[in-house]
Amino acid sequence: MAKIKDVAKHANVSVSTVSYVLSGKRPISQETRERVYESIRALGYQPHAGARALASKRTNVFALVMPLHSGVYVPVVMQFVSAVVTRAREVDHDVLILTKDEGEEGLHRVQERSLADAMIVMDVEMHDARLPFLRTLQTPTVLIGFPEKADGLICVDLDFTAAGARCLDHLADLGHTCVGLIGSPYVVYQRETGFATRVAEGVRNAARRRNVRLTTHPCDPTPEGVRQAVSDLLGQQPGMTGLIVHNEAIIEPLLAALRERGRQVPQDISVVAIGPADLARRFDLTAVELPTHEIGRRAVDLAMAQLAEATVPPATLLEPRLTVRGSSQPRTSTRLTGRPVVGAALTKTGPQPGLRRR
Amino acid sequence: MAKIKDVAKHANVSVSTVSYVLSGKRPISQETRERVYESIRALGYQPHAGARALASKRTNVFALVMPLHSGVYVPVVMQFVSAVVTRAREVDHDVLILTKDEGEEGLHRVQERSLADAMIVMDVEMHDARLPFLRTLQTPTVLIGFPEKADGLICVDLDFTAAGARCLDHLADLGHTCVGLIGSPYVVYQRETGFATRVAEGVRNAARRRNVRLTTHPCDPTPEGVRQAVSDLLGQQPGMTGLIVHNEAIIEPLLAALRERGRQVPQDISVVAIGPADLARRFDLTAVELPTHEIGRRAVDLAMAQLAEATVPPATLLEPRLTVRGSSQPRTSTRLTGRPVVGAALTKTGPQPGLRRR
DNA sequence: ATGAAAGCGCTAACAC
DNA sequence: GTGTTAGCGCTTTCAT
Repeated sequence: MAKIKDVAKHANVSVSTVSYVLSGKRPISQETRERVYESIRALGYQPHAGARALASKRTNVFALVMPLHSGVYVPVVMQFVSAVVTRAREVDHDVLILTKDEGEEGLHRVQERSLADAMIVMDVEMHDARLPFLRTLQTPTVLIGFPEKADGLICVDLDFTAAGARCLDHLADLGHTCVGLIGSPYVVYQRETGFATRVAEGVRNAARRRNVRLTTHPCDPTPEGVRQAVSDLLGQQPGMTGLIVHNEAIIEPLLAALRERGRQVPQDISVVAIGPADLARRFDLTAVELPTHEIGRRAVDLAMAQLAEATVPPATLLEPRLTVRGSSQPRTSTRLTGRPVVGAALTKTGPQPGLRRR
Repeated sequence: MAKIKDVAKHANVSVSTVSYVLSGKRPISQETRERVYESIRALGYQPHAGARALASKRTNVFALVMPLHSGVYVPVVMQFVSAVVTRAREVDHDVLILTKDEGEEGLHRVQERSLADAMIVMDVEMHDARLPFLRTLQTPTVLIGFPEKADGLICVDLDFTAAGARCLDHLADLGHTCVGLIGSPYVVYQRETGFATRVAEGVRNAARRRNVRLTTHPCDPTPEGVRQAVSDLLGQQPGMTGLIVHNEAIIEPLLAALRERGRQVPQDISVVAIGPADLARRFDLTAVELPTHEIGRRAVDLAMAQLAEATVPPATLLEPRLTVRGSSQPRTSTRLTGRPVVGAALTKTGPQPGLRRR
């Protein structure tokens, strides 16, 4: 394995020159720089990570805490991981993973052993037990998610409150006046995961503002849970013509359950989702998409900014973007019951050529 | 941050003594050892990872290459990750993640920068393009999966060939003589992912041996794909009474499709799955379970063994274990058609109290 | 059973 | 614009 000394010899310069060529921390003449790069390539040189960390106090590694417990929707977690790793590599960093259940100890170890330059913590809950500890960390930290009290912490997330409002506004704009919200499993609310609570809040406020009748239901990710939720919603509000779904795991069974109950989407009922883009696309759903890639990227950038001593905004709330697809349409004329209205509307709004599908 | 020098001072010993207490590489008197541990705790000392790596040539880090491309069933990937991380922590190692699409470059970087002591590579394909490169790696490496030619490589996986055979034997033992195999999406076979090919092979051989009529179908993870596969299978073999499913993503729609076609499980058709335990349990399926936890654990242990200079077996094939649940039963008396046989059989084999369900 | 001290391979003063 | 060299915090000879 080539060392910096070998490169220096090969390029006929000193080791510091090689080091400075690599770090760019002092001007090097075009000529020597090229010569050095040439030698680096020739020898396949890569700096020893440990030595570098020891000398520079930088590991070029991020620690990423990921949740593994049930209740989280795994594909989304993976999207975050993927986004963080990808961005990290773009800025020449690697990613060390910790599982959430290592708890504070994992974070502590990473800090004390200088295993990473910064931490990125996923799945932060409203009243996360780790918050006090996170505030005491010396290592720069970025939270993906938003606790109730975020003071002293750097957070990034989709603005779920705005997302909820955006969904309801979309339906209200289309003339819907009676809307249901199907949310996360009950346990998620109990854990007070930020996004679930916030979406509900955003939807509720918007409903009040827009004078829309609203009913809300948590929903377990099982066929029974879905049927239950649909029954409840339609039972309480037979005239409901709009539905907001914030639960990735139940999109498919939900659509099936509606079909079973004789409600066609979007003719009888308009559906708006909050979730990952691929799901929304697959089911042709109007949706506020969870920008996992953007969030992961921002998290890395916020970490880098802290490492660069820049002043970083404590809160980064990404504005929701709603993409209109085939699952929502203006409210049709019927009023009192759910009897399907067929005909023109159906023809007009069925799957059309040119619609994006996965 | 406390350093080894601080600990030494605090315990009134030399730094080398502290180091040896930690590594156990030379005998230390009970007394001083306790004193040193006391100081370590008092100061919250943790050795600096970089310094340690530099001096000892050990990072206490594993690199884990994970796939992110479509076609892999994400929850299973996560189970592997979880298993590897958990086991790694048990032997005081951390895990650095690389994505598969970093390719050889990522592995090369990890090796040259001395970022990790060993690599664990998931999702290895039959004719994986990385194989030649993997063979040249100096860093100890363990593959999760099994390429066609595994010489010079350390691999661990479920014995998928045996698993396929085990499933068919189970059905044959129950008297089924006409069986279908629903496998992975077509693209997976094209990629020649090891497990897909091997299961098919194992099932095919066993069918020949047991004199069972067999038809095989790849299956895309879409409702249409499933319906297509079921139609094909039942169409080609109307008397089919057994089904082997090796495709996590389609279990649910498959069961639904069978129901739609009027085939009850297990009365009309016995279903055996190969897949993660939680899925099998959720649908009460007789199954050969994918021992993700065990595989991840073994991968780590194989890596550790290599680091300890032990001679390790090049191939570790985990024996399939079949768990019988409610989805399979002896073939009933009917012969020619799929007309359901109800009555005694139904009562006897429907969900019973005491059946494990998720 | 314990200490002293020579590196490990790099970065970043400090020189010029 | 480039070179020299003192550390960074450990591990591990070599001594005793």
